[in-house]
Amino acid sequence: MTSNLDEFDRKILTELQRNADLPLETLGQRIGLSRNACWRRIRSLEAAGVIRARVALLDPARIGLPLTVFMQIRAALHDADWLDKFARATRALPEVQGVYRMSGDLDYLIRAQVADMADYDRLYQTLIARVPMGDVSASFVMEEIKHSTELPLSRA
Amino acid sequence: MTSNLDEFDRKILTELQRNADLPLETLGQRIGLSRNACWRRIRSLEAAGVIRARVALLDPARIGLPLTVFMQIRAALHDADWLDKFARATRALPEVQGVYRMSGDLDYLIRAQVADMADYDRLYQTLIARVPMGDVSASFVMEEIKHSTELPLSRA
DNA sequence: AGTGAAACTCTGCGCCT
DNA sequence: AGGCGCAGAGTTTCACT
Repeated sequence: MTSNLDEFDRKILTELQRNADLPLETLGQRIGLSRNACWRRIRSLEAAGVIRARVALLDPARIGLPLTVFMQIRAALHDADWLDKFARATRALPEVQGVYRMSGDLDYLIRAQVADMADYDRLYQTLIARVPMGDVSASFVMEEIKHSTELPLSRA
Repeated sequence: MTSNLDEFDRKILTELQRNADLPLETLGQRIGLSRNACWRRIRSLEAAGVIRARVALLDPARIGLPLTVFMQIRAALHDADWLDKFARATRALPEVQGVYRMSGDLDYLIRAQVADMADYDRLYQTLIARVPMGDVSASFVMEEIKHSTELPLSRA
């Protein structure tokens, strides 16, 4: 499912991951291609699904969600129905940024953005009310050393 | 540090988090404001740092990085100098998406996007070569149930 | 504060190399 | 394939409410 990207595609994607508002003219000059060539490449990268979306990234602290929490969850039951329920429940919770099924087949990891401890507790209560949980433990982020949506495009 | 956002700001941010390419005209109609009012609000939200950036989100699998790995790290030493070294090293590694200092003051969590196990091992080797690590354990993501950059704006 | 219109920039697509 | 250019869309500024 890996698309074949050449040097130009990689340069375009590198720039667009940093700033999606870059005018085609500027982008073209920066990577050594005409606006038009850039435009056509971007179109096909979007069509191929390499570029999934262009979005605005917000500062969690400035919208009242300064606390990042990771929850480690052990499934109550190990069947497809439980996973489906769990997936639906977490997808429906907007403060949940990521949900991952980890190696081991029984452990799940959730990353969520909340206002404070009380807000975390609300999230926790909501979650356990909707899906039976085997075991839940939470770790709170004291300091965000790095956080990026930029992916490297050296090889590909 | 929380900005005061009204109903309109919240609607604008909700839309822009989903699609930053939305024309001002459409955005205005959708939330019940003129293009111009929207534009000025967006400008001040950017100036206030609420909107941090507008970026293109890529599909990791399509650029050859289908494997997500979480690394749990215990610091070798517990001092400011070690943390500084660790922060610099991880920030310089482009496959590292997030680095978090967790409650407990000795544990760090890294999220990285790699090509495969061999690629992970390269990352691991690079990291331990640059910073002395107390203990490192890795968990691999088998299934990404949810992954979003969208933050909720109900209260704020 | 928000609105409307005008000026300007950028993009999207055709055509040519 | 890449580059040029125009028509239309989108953005920014201005004057007014």
